[in-house]
Amino acid sequence: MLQELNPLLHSQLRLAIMSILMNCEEADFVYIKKQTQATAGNLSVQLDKLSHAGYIEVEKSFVGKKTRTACRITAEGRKVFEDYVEALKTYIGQL
Amino acid sequence: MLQELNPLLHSQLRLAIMSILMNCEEADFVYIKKQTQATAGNLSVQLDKLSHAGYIEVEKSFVGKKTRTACRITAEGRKVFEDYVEALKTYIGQL
DNA sequence: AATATTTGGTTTATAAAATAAACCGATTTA
DNA sequence: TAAATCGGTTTATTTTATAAACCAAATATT
Repeated sequence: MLQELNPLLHSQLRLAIMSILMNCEEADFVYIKKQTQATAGNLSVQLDKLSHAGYIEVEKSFVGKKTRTACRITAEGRKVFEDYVEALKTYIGQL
Repeated sequence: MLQELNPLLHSQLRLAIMSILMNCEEADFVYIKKQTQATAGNLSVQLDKLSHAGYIEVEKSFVGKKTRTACRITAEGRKVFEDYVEALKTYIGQL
């Protein structure tokens, strides 16, 4: 009946990150920070969790002299996000 | 863009409780426990939180010699649940 | 040129939340 | 009569989320 909600996705900030990455090729730290209004520390921690889980890929590079942290969702990330949405439907039904 | 997710609802167990109560007149402790697979302690704590927030009403009574804890969702509970669902849609698109 | 300030983060400490374990009184059951 | 079960609550522990402190490099200010 009620399905499990992947606890790694069931967090406002991580869900926001995943939601953003579901809808674009890639997004960098600064952009995600602005969109989510998260503090840098919190964002850094949550990006780590998602990347260690294999749900996103994080790529650090330089643009001119500045560092840039780009994030992309992985195939597995896409799948677990979709699974999460399906699971959620068991809670919020046909509303 | 991304809306806040009411933190009192954004918890698997509390969401499950609310989901159950959205779909029936009332449900008692034992029934909710069975449906959610929660431990009694955890359920007790989460029911308290929801009732202190005014999202549910909890009524203790006796059936024969046994206690019975019945729960019902309140009008406010219904509203915040619906708001929560709307907010969720900003993360997961249209359900 | 030296000094602030900002940028783009990470690491660590703290607050809050979820969960489990221990407990309790009443009721059955053996 | 003792032991187990029912229907919970309270308290302790673990986990999680969040913020605060920090850092190196770059840029702006005096």
